Amino acid sequence: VSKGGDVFRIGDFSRIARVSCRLLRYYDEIGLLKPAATERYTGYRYYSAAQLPTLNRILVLKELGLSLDEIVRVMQSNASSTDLRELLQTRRGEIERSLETEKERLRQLDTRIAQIDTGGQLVADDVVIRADPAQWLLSTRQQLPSFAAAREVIGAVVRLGKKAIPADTLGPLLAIAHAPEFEPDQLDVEIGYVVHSKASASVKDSSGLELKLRELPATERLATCVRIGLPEHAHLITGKIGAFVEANGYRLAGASRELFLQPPRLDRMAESVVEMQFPIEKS
Amino acid sequence: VSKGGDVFRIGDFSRIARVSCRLLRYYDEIGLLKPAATERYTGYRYYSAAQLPTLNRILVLKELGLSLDEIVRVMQSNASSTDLRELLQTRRGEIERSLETEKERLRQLDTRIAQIDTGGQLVADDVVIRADPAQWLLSTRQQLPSFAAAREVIGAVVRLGKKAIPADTLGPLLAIAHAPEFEPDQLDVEIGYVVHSKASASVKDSSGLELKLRELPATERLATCVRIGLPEHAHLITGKIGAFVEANGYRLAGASRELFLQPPRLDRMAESVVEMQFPIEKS
DNA sequence: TTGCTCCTCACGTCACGTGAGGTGGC
DNA sequence: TTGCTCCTCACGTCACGTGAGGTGGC
Repeated sequence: VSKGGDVFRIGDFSRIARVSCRLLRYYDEIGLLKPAATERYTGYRYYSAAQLPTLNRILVLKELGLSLDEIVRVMQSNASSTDLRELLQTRRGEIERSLETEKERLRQLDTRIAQIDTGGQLVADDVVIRADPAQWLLSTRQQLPSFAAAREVIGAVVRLGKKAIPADTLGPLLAIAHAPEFEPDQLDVEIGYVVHSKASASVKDSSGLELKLRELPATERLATCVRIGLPEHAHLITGKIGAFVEANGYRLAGASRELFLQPPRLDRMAESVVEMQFPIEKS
Repeated sequence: VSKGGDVFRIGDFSRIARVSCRLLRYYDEIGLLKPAATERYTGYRYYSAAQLPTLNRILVLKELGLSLDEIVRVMQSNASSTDLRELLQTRRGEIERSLETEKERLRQLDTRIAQIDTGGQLVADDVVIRADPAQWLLSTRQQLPSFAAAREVIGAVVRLGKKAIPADTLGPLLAIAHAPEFEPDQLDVEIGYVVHSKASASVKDSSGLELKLRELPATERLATCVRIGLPEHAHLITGKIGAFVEANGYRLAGASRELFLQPPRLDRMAESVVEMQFPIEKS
């Protein structure tokens, strides 16, 4: 039932279009490109010449990064250019974002390679960069003369939190170092609990300690590093992070934070599991 | 058998490291990060505090785009910085290449979106860009006064090819338009067969027609489009390709070619399946 | 009759996410 | 006793590549 020279078996069609037979069978299977005819009993697929531009259109859309699912929709909607435009716009955004992250990867790779070449050792190879969503915080901010005083406040906050904050909204303890310069006898710290809902605007204890609700804004980039030990020794890690941040083309952007990943135990502060968090931005 | 506060069950460890339990189990399974201890009968996994920086190192390498297989090797070779350097260098190259192709995608997306916005119609949406490897060609180059004369030469080349070139090295017929400007009465065309091995340096027939072997150099970028019809009507498609090439920031770079994807039949030239090939480069 | 082309399963890919179904410790 | 956490399968993902095993037309 050949119609002359313009009907091809799958092998010829695949050679002409420079794709594999498997690809053609797969596109048939998912309904993306059905052969012009299929022989009932042998199952042989026959493609027409008119299907060549169709296949090429598909390949072009694939090259642009659309998924086969999306291409199926585009082809079915009979080239509804509004739909197509929308898909292409979405893809555009995706590609732009991926370009940014790839560039950042490249920078990081370069600094790591440079580190190997100079020191032979990797610096801060356990520093993880990530984003942080906005969170609610029940906290108190105080000027304190010493770490001992800070530890007192932590103790009071922990006791108050356990009593006054419902267990299902109680998140981890967070300490924020507001002082831009590090002065161990002039601490400006905020200590409080992350809470999962805005239940209470404020909680107080009998001694006058008050935790007020505030929103901790989202952070786009946070250089984080987990350490175990006394929170007041955290500054030991600051140099490491600083070097890392600078080497990767960032700079510090805001108050650094310490997040208690395990509930703090006042009798075992030296075993605290604390995540150091440094907001950063491109410099 | 707890050793104090520095041993974690999988749930705690996953929360601290901000990864999923499934990920930890998977890394255990593939030998990337075994728990410090596993209880024999329950199968419970116990992680030590010292494994936190190890896990973060893994996550950093993953962020850089290494595969888990590669990370396993890096971690096993005890930070052999030579191996690591090599891996990172390889990755660097991959990322640079992928950046280039992504940028090109972006350009193409932009032109397609612009096309939708202006014309509402897609222009040349079946033009495929690809690379072409170097090939061997047994061909003759001639100045001809008309398409009829060119068709004569094609016929002679086909007959000669069938007779004098072994079937297993005989590739498709190729025509190259060497004249930079298109003049239907002043054709400068090269006609010949792609051959898969350098068997013979030249073949002749009794009339004096001679096909000489030469290398067709590789082409990095080729804008291609398959059409069915008389080869001499190919110029009808040239405008379309030209618009496409210009809109995408390319320019023509070399003689255009017509590749016969199906063996040409002199009695049915109007059914020829021909791939138009236009070497291009970024402009 | 012998190649050649076609066919239909079915597994493998990569790094997990997501249930299903079941068990131990407070 | 009831939740909670842990466990081990096992399937699904995306777009095919790669055999295995078998059948029709020249």
